[in-house]
Amino acid sequence: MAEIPTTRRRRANGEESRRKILDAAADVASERGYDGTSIALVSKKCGLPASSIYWHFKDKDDLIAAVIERSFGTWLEAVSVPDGDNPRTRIADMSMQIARALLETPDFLRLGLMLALERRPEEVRARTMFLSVRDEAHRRIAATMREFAPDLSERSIKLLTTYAVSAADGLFIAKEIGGDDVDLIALFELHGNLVYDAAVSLAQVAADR
Amino acid sequence: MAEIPTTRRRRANGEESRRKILDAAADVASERGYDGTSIALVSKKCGLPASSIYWHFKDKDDLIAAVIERSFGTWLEAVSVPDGDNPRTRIADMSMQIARALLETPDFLRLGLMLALERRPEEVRARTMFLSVRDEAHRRIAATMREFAPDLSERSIKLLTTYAVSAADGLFIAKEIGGDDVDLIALFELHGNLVYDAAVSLAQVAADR
Amino acid sequence: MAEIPTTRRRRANGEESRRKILDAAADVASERGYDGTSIALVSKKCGLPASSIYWHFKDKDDLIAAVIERSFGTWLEAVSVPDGDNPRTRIADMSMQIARALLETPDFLRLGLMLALERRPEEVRARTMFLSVRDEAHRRIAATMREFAPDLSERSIKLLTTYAVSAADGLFIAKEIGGDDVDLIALFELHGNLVYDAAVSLAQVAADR
Amino acid sequence: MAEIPTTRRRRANGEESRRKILDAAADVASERGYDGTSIALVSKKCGLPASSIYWHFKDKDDLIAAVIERSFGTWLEAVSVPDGDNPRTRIADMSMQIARALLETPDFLRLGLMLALERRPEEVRARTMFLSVRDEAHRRIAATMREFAPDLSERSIKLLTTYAVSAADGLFIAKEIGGDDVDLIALFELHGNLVYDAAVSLAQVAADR
DNA sequence: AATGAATGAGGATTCATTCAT
DNA sequence: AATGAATGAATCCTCATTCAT
Repeated sequence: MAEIPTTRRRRANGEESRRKILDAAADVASERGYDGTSIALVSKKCGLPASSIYWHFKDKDDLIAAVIERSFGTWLEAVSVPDGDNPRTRIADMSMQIARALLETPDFLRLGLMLALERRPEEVRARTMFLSVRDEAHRRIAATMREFAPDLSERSIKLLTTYAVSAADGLFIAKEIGGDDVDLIALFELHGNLVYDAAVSLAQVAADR
Repeated sequence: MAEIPTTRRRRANGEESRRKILDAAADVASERGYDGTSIALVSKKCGLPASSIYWHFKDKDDLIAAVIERSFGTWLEAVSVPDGDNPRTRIADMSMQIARALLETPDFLRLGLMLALERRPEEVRARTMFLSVRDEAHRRIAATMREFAPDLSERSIKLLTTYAVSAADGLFIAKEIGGDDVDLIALFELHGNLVYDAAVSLAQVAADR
Repeated sequence: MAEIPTTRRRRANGEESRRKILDAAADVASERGYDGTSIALVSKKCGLPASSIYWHFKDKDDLIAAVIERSFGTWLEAVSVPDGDNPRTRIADMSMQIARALLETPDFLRLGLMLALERRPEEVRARTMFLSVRDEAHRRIAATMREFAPDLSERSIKLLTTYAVSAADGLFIAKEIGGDDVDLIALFELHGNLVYDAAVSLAQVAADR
Repeated sequence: MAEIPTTRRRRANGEESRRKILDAAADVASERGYDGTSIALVSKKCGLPASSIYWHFKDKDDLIAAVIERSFGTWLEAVSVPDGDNPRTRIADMSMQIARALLETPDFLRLGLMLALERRPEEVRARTMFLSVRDEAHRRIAATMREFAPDLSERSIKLLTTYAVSAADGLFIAKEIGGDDVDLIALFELHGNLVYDAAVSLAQVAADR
C-alpha cells in the first residue's frame, strides 16, 4: 500500500510545530513580558518538549523576536493605506483601521511596549526589532504629513508625528487596562480629529509667516 | 571633638535600611520590570543581605508594591493644582508641571506602565496599587473638567479625561524610548492645547443642543 | 501612690512568657516533628519575637527538650500506681489510667515516638531525654512484674515488659491515626488482659520446671 | 573484546537514574523523616544534581510518596499467605514472616510511622499513601479473621484486627529503638499466640450467647 | 524533525542564631 | 526580661540550555 513519504509528513509537522510554539510564546509573553516568559511555560502550553523549542529557535531571545516579527506581520495586514481626496476623511479612516487592528490583534503592541519600557543593559533582540518597526511606521506617517501639509516645518512634522503615534500608544494602554469600560473606537476618532486640527492650525501659522 | 564610632553605622537602623532597600529596588525594577527584579540584585545594590530584605518586606510582591507607593508619593509632591482665572492657562500650567515631574521622577510611571501591561493570572499587588492610584488621578481630573465645562455630558467628560490621561502616558513612553530626540515639554504643551480645544468644542456642541 | 515593683511584674511575665513559648512549641512540634518545628513558627504562635525565645532557651534543641520534659511531667501526674490485692484488677486499673492519660495529653508520646523513630547522626537532646524517661518506665514495670511473678526468668520478664510497653505504643499510634474510629479504652482493656494471661501462663511453665 | 565506552555510563539512562534517586531518598528519609530529607542531601547521595531529581519527580512530596510506594512493594513480596489446617500454626507462620520482613526491609514501616505521627495541616502525599496501604492491610487481616472465627461480632473483629496490626507497629518501634537488645522474633511469636488466644476466647463468649 | 535526560546557575524564601539596645 | 534588626547558610525549586539518540 502506498504510503505518504515520511519526510513529507515530517516537514509539514515541522511547520505546524513552529506555529504551535509561536502561538504559545505569544500568549505567554504578552501575559508576562520577557523575563516572565519561561521556556518551560511555553513548552507546557504548546505540548512540545523544551528541547524541541530549541530545535526551531536558537534561544529565548530568538523565539521572542520571532513572536514580535510574526505578530507585526499579522498586524500590518489589517492596516491598509486609505485613499480619497478629503484629508480629514482619510485620517479618520486610518484612525479607525488602527483602532480595529489593535482590538483584534493587541499582542503586537502590548508585548512591544512592555519590551520598550525596559532599559536593561544587555540587548534584547525583540526590543530592537519592535523599535525599528516602530521607527519605520514613524517615518511613513511623517512622509504622509509632509504631503498633506507641505508648509509645515520639519520640527512641526516631527512633533505632530510623535504626538500622533505616541498618544495612540497611550490610548491602546488605556484600553488594555480599562477593558470594556474604555471605548477605543471613540478615543481614536477623537484622536484623529485632534491631530488633524493641530496640523491645520500649525500649517496656518507657517503659511502666515 | 567626640566622633561617632564607626560601629554605629553597622548598628541596626531600620528606617535607613528600609530606605536603602527601596532605593535599590526602585532602580532595578524600573530598569527590568517585575520578573527581572531579583532579590539578589536588589541585595547587591543596597549592600544588605537578601535575608535582611525579608525582615523589612514580606516578599518580593510587597517590596515592589512599596516601591510604587513611595514613588507615587514623591511624584505627587511635584504636582500642585494651579490657580488663576484663565482655564487655558491653568491647563497649560498643569501640563508643564506633569511634564517636568515625569522628567524628574520617571520611575513611578515607567514601572507602573510595565506592570499595567502585564496580564498574569495571579494578582500582583504592585500592579493593583498602581491601578488604584491611577484611578484616583482619573477621578480628580474628571472633577476638574466638570467644573470647567458644566455643560458636558458624563460620556464626554469620561472620554476627554481618558484621552487626557492616556495620551499623556503615551507621550511619556515616547520620551522613554526616544530619549533626547524627544521634546517632552513641547509634546505636553501641544497636548494641553488639544485637550482644551476639544473640551471647548464639545461644550459648544452640548450648549447648542 | 504605691506601685507594684517593676521587677516583680517582670519576673512574673518572664514565667508566663516561658510558658507561652513552651505551649506554642509543644503544639508545633507534635504537629510537625523536630525538623518541621521552626523558631519562626513558634514565635508566630506564641506572639513573642524569635529573639525572646532565645532569651529563655539556649537553642532549638534546648527548647524541644524542655517541651518533652514538661509534657512528661504533666503525663506522669495523670498516672498513679494502683493498689489492691488482685493482680488482674491492678493491671486493668493501670491500663485504664494509661489509656486515659494518653487521651488527655497525647503530646508527650506522639512527639517522643516521632523523635525515637529518627536515626540522624547528630544527637538530639529531646530524643535522648525521651528514651531515658522511657527506660525508667520500663525498669519500673519490670520491677512490678518481678514482684507479681517471682518465678519468671529474667528473659521472660524482659520479653513481657517490652511487649507490654511497646504494644501500648502501637495502640496509641492506632488511636492517633484512626481518631474516633478507634476505641483506645477497649484496646487497652484487651491489652491488659492479654499481658496478664501471658504472665500467668509463662509463670506456670516456669513453676512446672 | 570490544569494550563498552565509558561515556556510556554518562549517557542518559532514565530508569537507572530514577532508581538511584529513590535509593538515596529512601535512605535519607528513613533516617531523618520528611522535613529532614533535603533534596541537596539526596542529590549528594545519588550523585545526580538536584535539578535532575526534579526531572524525575514533580517535587519533594512526589519523591517521598514514590519511596513509600516502592518500599511497600518490596515489603509485600516478602510476605506470603501461609496455608495449612491448624489456625494457630498459620498465625504463627504469618507472624514470623512479618517479623522477618521487618528485619530485612524496615524502611517502609519506619518512614510510614514517622509520617503517620505527624499532623501537619497541609496534605503530605506520602502520608496519605502510607495510610491507604495500611488500610488495605487492615481489611485483608479482618477478612482472614472472619474466616477463622465466623462467630465473632464485627466489633470484636475490628478490635482484634486493630490490636494485631497496631501492637505489631509498637513491637517494630521497640526493635528500632532497642536494636540488638530486642528480640523481634520472640516478640512476634508471643504476639501471634496472644492474638490467637484472644480470638479463641472471644469466639467462645460469642458462641455461648 | 524531535525528544528524554541532564545540568550548573540562579530564583525566592526560610533557617537558626546573634547582637546591640 | 525583652526585642528590632541583621546575617550567612540552607531551603525547595525553576532557569535557559545542551547533548546523545
